[in-house]
Amino acid sequence: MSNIYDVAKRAGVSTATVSRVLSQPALVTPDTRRKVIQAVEFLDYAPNSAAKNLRTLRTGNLLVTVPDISNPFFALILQGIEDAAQREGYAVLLGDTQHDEEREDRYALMLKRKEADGLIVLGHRLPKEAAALVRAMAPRCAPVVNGCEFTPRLGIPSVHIDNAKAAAEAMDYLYRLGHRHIGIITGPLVSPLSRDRLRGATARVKQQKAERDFIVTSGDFSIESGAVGAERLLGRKAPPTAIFCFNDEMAMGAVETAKRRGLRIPLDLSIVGFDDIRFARCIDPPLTTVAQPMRAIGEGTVHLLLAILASDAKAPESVTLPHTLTIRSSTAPPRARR
Amino acid sequence: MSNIYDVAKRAGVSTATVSRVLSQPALVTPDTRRKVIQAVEFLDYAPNSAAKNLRTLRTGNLLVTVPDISNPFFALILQGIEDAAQREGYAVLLGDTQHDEEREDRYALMLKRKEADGLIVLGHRLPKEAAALVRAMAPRCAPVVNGCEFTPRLGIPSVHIDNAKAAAEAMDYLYRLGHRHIGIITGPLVSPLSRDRLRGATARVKQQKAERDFIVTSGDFSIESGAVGAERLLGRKAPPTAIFCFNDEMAMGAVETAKRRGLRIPLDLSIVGFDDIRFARCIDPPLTTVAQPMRAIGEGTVHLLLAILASDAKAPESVTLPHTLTIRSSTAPPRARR
DNA sequence: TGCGGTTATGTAATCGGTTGCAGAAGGTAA
DNA sequence: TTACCTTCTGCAACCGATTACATAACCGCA
Repeated sequence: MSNIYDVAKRAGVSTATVSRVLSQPALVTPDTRRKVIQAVEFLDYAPNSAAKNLRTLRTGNLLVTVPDISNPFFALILQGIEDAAQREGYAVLLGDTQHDEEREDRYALMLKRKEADGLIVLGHRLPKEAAALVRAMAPRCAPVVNGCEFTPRLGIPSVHIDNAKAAAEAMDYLYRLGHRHIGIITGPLVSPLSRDRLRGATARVKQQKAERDFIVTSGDFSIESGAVGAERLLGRKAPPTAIFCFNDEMAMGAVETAKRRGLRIPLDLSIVGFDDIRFARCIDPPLTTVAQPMRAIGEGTVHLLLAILASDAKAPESVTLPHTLTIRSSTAPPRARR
Repeated sequence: MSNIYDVAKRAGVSTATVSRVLSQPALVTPDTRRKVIQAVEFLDYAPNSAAKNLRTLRTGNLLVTVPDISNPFFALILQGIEDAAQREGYAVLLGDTQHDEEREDRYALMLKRKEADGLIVLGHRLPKEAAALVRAMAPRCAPVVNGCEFTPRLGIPSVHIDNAKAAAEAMDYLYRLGHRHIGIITGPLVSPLSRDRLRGATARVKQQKAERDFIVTSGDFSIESGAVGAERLLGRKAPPTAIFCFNDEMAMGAVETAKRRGLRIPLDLSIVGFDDIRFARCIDPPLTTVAQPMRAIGEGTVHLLLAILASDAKAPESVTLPHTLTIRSSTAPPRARR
């Protein structure tokens, strides 16, 4: 491969001029510019990015840590991130943490080694190194943002929906249908996102004075854990007539369990999911769910991060995006009101 | 941030020694090593990767271009890639091309700028720059590999299943069930993967002497295109009793169409998918499909690529991984044999 | 005591760009 | 013609690591 010296020699100019032609062409005479461009093309030259990064102290990379890319919810957010990043001239370094704290930490180290200019965290934990960075840069804002989770105490801005409100709306919808016995399958309660949803749902339950007919169990967002959770709920003496799952995959698991137990959906049991992944409408019956704007969340995190990188100002505000309760056919009034 | 000079000064040694402590500790006296490590910890030092990359002429990054991450099939392959890469000490640069040739080219440029040590292409096209690199390095092997598609004429190794054989097996299964009128919804026929499957299926049709009862239509791997394709097939005077879709999402679309038309699956219509994505068993009825080892394909591409990077030898052999026809409940004998 | 051999450390060149500063060239006005 | 300004280009320092080579220190043995 040829380098900038080869190009300079061939064009009969200095490396400085070559560099300018490539990054600030307006500073160079059209004549010189042409000579340089010819040399560049002849030699098939492309500037070495390591050298550029070293000199400019930036990389043009954004590091994204995601708990699990094979989860369609995260995949769509990631797609939004990738798309926005690429539009803004950045590349995406992908870290699939598989919910493993050690891996999260390992990826965050890449920030310290300057392999990326900023970090987008999609999980609920802030890795050690990232937290250290946030502390070290305070009161200035570290190039770290979060997607999905809203956790003011981490001190980093985020893009998310109003999880409490969304959950409350879903509950409200079930109550309006006439349900009273409602079960919930939450995600892992270590994540603020799940806690927010549970808080929103619980508030609505209290308002309805239905605490005694409200059952909560936890899953891990997998289809299997949804199936198991539904088993727990439906095996009770007084089983719920509706189950609200904190993501669509657990809802699919719940549907599976319900069918295996001979329950008809939505006749005998209503099920509500969360996220509205692409497959929510493909299951039978099509799933009622709370839709999140996944791509927009992803794009939002990129813009937040770039805003931080562009200015030395204070942290930009977190962004709350709208959700939509999407009603399909997995919900109906309970069969026998009590 | 502190650099290697700060560390050297604080430890009272030269930068060479610091560098050695960090990368070849055995060369350094335990005493000196301790001093250096203390300084590193005190200063919270991490080596700048741009500088390292510049000097060593490698980056530790693998670039992966994928046509669409929100497709669970690719997401799983990507997960396999990410996992293997990270185990081997590499990071993944993600390029979602959205099937756009221009974007593919743009990402391939990153190779030329040395932003990554190698490229894993998951689509069926070899971007211009990558092709140029392959040509330029011949007869040595360029650090470019392919996943899923097997295209000997591109001259790069790949990891894939035997698509022709897999499709033949699926057809065979339908014929054995007693079907004779069979429709196929292929993926885009520009991709060798689809052509291989079609070739395998067609061979089996000929063997069965059922050419006259065989209908082919094309989709683009989306749910919608599956629905549309099924509409075309089922709208015919003599509609097929079984439809074989070249991926699971189109199969889901086909199921949707069939149901809308009042057909019972598998009683009135059998449907076979391809890939066995996570949601194949969640639809109603659970989908019979050809399972691909997605994670293993991803891991395989990484190992192939690292083999090329490690040796100056000739290209390693392509790898064919096993598939499995996974029979669930979307297939059954046709209702009325003719 | 002196010599060859081994091991630990330092010196300085190097990777390939970018950019502040200086100087040259050309233009305009007095 | 001279003074001054603007525009274009080149020089060379710099970013922060790695590593070939030189040197110093230490060992054992004759």
